[in-house]
Amino acid sequence: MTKPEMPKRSSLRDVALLAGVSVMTVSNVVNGKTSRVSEDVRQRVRAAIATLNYRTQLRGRSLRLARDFAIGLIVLHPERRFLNDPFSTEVAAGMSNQLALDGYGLMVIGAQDLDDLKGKLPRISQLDAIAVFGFGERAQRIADYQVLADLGLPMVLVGDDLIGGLPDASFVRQENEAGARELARMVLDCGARHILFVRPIDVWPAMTQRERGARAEASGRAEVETIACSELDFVKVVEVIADRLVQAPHVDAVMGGNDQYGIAALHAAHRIGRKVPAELAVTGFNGFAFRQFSSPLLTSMLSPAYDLGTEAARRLVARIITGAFDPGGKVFSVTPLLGQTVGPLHLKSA
Amino acid sequence: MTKPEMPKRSSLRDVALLAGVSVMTVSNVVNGKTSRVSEDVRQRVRAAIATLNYRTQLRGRSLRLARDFAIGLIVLHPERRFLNDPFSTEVAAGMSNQLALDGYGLMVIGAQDLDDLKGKLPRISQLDAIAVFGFGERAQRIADYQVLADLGLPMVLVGDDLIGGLPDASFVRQENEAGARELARMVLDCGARHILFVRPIDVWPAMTQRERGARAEASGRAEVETIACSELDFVKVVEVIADRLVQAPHVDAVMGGNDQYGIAALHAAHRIGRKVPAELAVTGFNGFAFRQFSSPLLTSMLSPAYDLGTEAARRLVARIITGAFDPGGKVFSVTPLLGQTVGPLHLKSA
DNA sequence: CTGTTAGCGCATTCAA
DNA sequence: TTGAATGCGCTAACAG
Repeated sequence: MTKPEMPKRSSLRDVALLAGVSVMTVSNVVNGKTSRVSEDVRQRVRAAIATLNYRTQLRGRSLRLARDFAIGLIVLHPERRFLNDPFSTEVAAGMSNQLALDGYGLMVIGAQDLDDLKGKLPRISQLDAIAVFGFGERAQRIADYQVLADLGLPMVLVGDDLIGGLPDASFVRQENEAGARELARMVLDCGARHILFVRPIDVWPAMTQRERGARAEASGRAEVETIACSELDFVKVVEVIADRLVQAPHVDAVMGGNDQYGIAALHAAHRIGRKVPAELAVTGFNGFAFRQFSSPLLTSMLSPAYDLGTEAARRLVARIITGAFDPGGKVFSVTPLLGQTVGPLHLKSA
Repeated sequence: MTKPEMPKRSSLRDVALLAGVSVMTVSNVVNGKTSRVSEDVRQRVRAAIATLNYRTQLRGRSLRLARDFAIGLIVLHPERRFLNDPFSTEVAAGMSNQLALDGYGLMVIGAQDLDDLKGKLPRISQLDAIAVFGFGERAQRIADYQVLADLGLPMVLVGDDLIGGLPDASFVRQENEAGARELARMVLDCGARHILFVRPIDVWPAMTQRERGARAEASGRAEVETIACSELDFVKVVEVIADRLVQAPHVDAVMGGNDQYGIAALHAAHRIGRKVPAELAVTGFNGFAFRQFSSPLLTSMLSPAYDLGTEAARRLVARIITGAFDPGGKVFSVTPLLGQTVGPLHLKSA
C-alpha cells in the first residue's frame, strides 16, 4: 500500500543530457532567459523537460542564491491553539495567498512564550523574512521582537508599530484607536455616560489601543471603567459582566475589546433583563463572521485583517527584492459595522 | 532605518577555522555525534560556535540530505479566505506545534480550484510531505488528490479516507457519521419525526458523512429532508431555514451540518416564534468556541480537529523517518456537547 | 548563442 | 579520534 523509495527526481543535468545541451542552457530556458537561447534548442529542452517531468528543485537554487522562498508568520500567543483568533487566521490567509503570487510559501509558527520561541529559532532562522504577531505589554513585545531581530531577518510587525530599535523592520497595523473613538462617539451620542470597557487580562496592542481610543473620546463626557477577564472562558466573561452590571446599575454602555466580549455583554444583559440598546448600548470590534451569530446584531468595527496580511507579504517580498523596506509602515482604516446594539438610551432612572 | 546588506551567516567552515579543527569535527559536534569527538576538542568547538553565533544553515543540509524539514498543509477550498473555517485552523495549529517538536515547519497553502492548485505545485513539490484538506464531491476530491500524489510526496488526507488509488498515503479523520447518528438519536428520542438537515451547497466529506449518519439513524423512525444553502451568507441561511419552517410546520427538528447552521436555525426559530427545544430541536456539529455565542446553548458534537492535526503531523514525520506509513489511518471519535436545544418536544398539533 | 568553471553549506564515505 | 575528498542541484560570471 505504501511505496517507501523516493523515485529520485530529475535534475537539470538529466534534462541537459537528454536534450544534448549544457546544464546552463537548460537553466536559462527554465528561468525564462529565453533571449539567450535559440528557438530550436528551446524546443528540444522543453521536450526533454516534459518527458522527464522535470521540476526545479528549490533546494539547489536555495543554496546557490542563499534564499529559501519561504516567509514565516510568527504568532506570539500563550494559547497552544494560537490560531484560534480569527484575526491571525485572516492575516495568515492573506499572507499565504499574496506570497504565492511571488512563488513564496508561508510557514506558520506559534510560540507560547520566550523559551518556546527560542527553541524554534533554529527553524525560523532559515526563513527569508518574517511577519510577527506580537503579544503582551510593550516591554515584553520589545523583548520578543529583539530576540527575533537578532536573527538578522527582515521583519514586519503585524498590528504593532514598535520598530524603533529594530534595524530591519517595517509594520502593518490598523486604526484601532480611531475605530474605538468612533464607536465611543456613537455610544456617547446615544446618551451613554458610564461606559464599561471589557478586555482580556493579557493584552496586546490592539486591545490597548482600543481602550485608549474609547477613553480618549469619552474624556470629559463620560466615565470609563475597565474590567479584564480571560477570553478563554466565555461563560465566565458573561458572568463577570452580568455581576458588574448588577452592582453598577448606572453603567449604560459596554464596549467589548473585540466581538467576543461584545457578544458576552449581550448575553449578560439578556440574563439580567437589561434591554439592548434601549437600556444598554453594546459594541464590539473586528466584525468577523461569527458576529452575525449575535442577537441583536452587534454594532462593531470591521478590521481588515486579510488586507494586513497581503500588505505584510507585499512589504516583505519588496524588501527582499529591493534590499530595503519602504520607510515607516502602513496603517489601515477600519469600517463601522452598524448593528442593533447602539441606539437612543431610555434609562429607567435618570 | 533599514539595513540592506545581509551579515552573511557563519558556516561550519568558519567555525572549523576558528576552532582549529576540520569541518567534519564541527559537524559531528553540532549533530551530537559526540562519541566521536574528544572532550577537549568539543569544548573548543563549542566556544567557537558561541563566539561566531553559529547556527546550522538548513539550506546546505537540505541539499545534502534531500530533505527540507518542511511539511505542507494544502487546504482545498473555493474561498479565498481558506482559513476561515475553525476546523482547518485547529488542524493547522495542531500540525504546526507537533511538527516543531521534530524540527519541521508547517507551510500553509490554500488552493481555490484545480488551476490554482496546479500553479502552486512547483512550490508544493519542494516539501517533504503534505497533509491535504479535501473539498467537494468524491470524484473531484479523487482528482485533486491524484494531482498532488503525482508529485511523489507522502501525503495524509485530513477528514477523508479515499487513499485507495494513492501509492503513498494515509489518512486521519473523525467519526462524523457516528456523531451525527448520536445527535439524531437524541433528537428522535425527544419525539422528533420530521428532521430538516441543513448543509452547504458545496460539500466536503464531513458534511456528506454527517448527513448520511443522520439519515441512517432516522431511517424508519423519522423523515429527513435536506436543504442546501451557502454558508457564506449567514443572513440568507437564517432566511431559508425560517421560510422552510413556516412552509413545513411539521418539521420538529433542525440538524445543522455544523454549528454555524445550527445557530442559524436558532435565529430562524426565534424569528418565527418557534420555541427551542419545546417546539423544535436543534443541533450543530464541531463545538468550537463560537458555539457558546448561541442562545440557548447549542447541542453539538465536539470535533477533535487539533488532535487530527497532531496525528497527521506524527504520521508524516514517522513516514519520512521509517520510509513507510502505518497501514490504514486513524479515526478519532467525537464527543457529545450537551446544550439546551434538544429536549422533550411539546408539539402544538399532534 | 552556448559551454565551462566555480562554489553556495552540509554530511556520507573513506582514509589516516 | 580526526581529516580530506566528494557531490547533492543550482546559477553567476565569464569564456568561447
